[in-house]
Amino acid sequence: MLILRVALNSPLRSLFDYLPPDNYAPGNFAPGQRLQVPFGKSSVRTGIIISIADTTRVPKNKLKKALALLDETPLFPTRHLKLIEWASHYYHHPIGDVVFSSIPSSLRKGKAAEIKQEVIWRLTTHGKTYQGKPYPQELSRAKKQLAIFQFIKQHQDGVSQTRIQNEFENARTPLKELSLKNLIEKIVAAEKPGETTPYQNDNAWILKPNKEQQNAIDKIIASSTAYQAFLLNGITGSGKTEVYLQLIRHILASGKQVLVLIPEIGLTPQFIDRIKHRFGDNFVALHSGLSEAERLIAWLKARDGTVSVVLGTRSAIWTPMPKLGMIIIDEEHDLSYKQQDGLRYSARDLALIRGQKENIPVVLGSATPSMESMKNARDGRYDELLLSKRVSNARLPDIQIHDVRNEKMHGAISRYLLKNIEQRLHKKQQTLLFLNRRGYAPVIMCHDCGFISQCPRCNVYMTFHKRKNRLHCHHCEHSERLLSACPDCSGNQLIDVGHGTERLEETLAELLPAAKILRIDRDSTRRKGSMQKMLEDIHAGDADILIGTQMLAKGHHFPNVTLVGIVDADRGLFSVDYRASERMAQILMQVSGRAGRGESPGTVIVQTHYPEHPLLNKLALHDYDQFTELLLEERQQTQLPPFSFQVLIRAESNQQTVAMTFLNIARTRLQSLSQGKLEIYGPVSAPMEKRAGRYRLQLIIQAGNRQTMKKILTPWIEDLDKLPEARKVRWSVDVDPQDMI
DNA sequence: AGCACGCCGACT
DNA sequence: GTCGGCGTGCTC
Repeated sequence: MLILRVALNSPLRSLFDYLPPDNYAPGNFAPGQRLQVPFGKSSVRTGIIISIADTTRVPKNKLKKALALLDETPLFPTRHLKLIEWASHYYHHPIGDVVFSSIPSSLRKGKAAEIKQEVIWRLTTHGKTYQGKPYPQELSRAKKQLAIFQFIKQHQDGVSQTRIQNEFENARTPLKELSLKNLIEKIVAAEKPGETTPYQNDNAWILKPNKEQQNAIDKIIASSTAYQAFLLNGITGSGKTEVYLQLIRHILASGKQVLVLIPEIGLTPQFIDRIKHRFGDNFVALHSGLSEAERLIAWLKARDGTVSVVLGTRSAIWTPMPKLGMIIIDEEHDLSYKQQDGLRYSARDLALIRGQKENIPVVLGSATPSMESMKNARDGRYDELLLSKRVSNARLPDIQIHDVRNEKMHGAISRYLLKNIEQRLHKKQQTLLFLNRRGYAPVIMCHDCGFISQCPRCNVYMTFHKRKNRLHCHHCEHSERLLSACPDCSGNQLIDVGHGTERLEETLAELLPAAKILRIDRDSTRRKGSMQKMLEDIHAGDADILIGTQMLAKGHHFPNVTLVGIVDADRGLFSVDYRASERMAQILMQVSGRAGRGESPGTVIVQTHYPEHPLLNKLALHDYDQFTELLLEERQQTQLPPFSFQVLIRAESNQQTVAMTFLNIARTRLQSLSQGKLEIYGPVSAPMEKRAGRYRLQLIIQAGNRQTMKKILTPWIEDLDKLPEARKVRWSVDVDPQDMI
């Protein structure tokens, strides 16, 4: 008996067994093909064959017959399906959801996996000779038809439907009408799928690499026939892109494909144009701006090997590529590689797994690598390649750690920083102010001595809940009353750390009424194109002070900015999120590498209550490696990632007790399963306690060993799925969470 | 997730 | 008398 084991486009964890549809030989089926199947009460769904078996545990009367086979050949090779299965297991996410979210949505809906042939319209013989009076009579009252008819008439060989639709809005109906009147007809252009544009071995566009770049290129190329991870650790401006381009050229010359991942913000039209210029038709970009049809075409071209270079953001990691020879991940530390809903995967981590499975090199590039990657390099799992010289020889800016203790503050701005801003105003230079808004509940700090209340049980800072006037630990259940005086120095200036960008903008507008202030954050750039407009304003000099969140740090160069202010370094150093200091450092390094011209590199002023903080001082010396050493030591002592592994279970409900009940049951079950091998924290409310009217709670699970954790969690999560309490909440699993929000 | 079944409230 | 509220259970 031939049984097809099928994953469905649904959040169900199990596979479903079907009998093959009529009129097929057993040899017609293979994993990776899509099927149409009846499911539940009369509904028809798209499924995908995961495996083929000859027995089933499903009783005969329940076993149904699939309706139709949608793909003659599988959507992707078994090797690619293995990556999908791996992700499903690793992230504890239903296989159907993984496989269907990894393919273009038109394929999800069951559409054919082929490049739609272009429809060309031309005049019929009748159309060509047609002379109505008044011309053309039948169309005298149909303005649009007439216009389209005349447009087509101008092109002897016919025009593509795409072109017509670009020219005229809603061209479909008029075209149909004209065709019914036998004035025009469509012909289907014979496209040649599977034809590869030969790679042009053109050296002209390659710059001559310097010694370090050449060394990196040579090393990577030397082991380009097997899996090896490389960490290309190069300061801003050291020419990582040029290294990538040379590597791509090399891999392409050996007839293979390259997958390049870049962060969301980096995939701007300008960047795509630059790559396009170098690789022409041999390249596709996968990004959110594509239409469904375009996305499918790009996906198919990559899958069929008709293009050699695929450039994309996070989701491009799922593109099947038959001749993949290398994966490059630019700015590997970037958070946009982690999906924050549904299947919470990390494209960077998947790239490494994919590299292992395909036995090809993976290149991770960054000026400020993540602690995970730095540890991997230190442990010898990655080969670290340094680029320490700036191509342009530009000087790095001066980073000043400014002590704001006891200084008079104008809101979040110290007198010293304000004075510096005023100086730039006079010189008609721009100032960039950074405010790290991450972390929603503020921390309480003593303005006199810098004391911050810490949880006695965990190594985290407690958050202040204004309503209850209490400090809460978000790691365990500990909470305490906020006293009116500092427990350390008895000072009574307890302040909540944290100003929003909006409040900062308000303060500055009052202090410097003549200055043109531009605020760039998620709120002010929500409208489409407004970011672009703001960037243009900045470059045109239509702004004196730029206030921004990390959005501004990525990928933009501001030559007229000569002063950067890190308004709130303490927020980065003492956040509820232990990763905040890593992020603050990354932003600091990025901006200091980007602001300023060659001649006047500029100044970075870092405001802090902790001027002696060792992490800050390493950064002031532009020493990210030393910073890493210190931070990794800290993480090791506290047994936080990357020295341990975390999984987060989140639950949301509009009744807090419902979410709490679910997580409590979950915890109890896990405790009996784990027998002390896992550490379980919670349930506690998430840092952002309430979102969209729903209470959010979470359970943090930590272990020193990934294998142990996975072994215990897999049956546990399957169990949770069956709990009646689970149906009453929205819950999700986040493996290797990147933030606790 | 869908979808249907099923048992209690305000209405053509 | 019925339309419809969303609780619960199942889907090969």
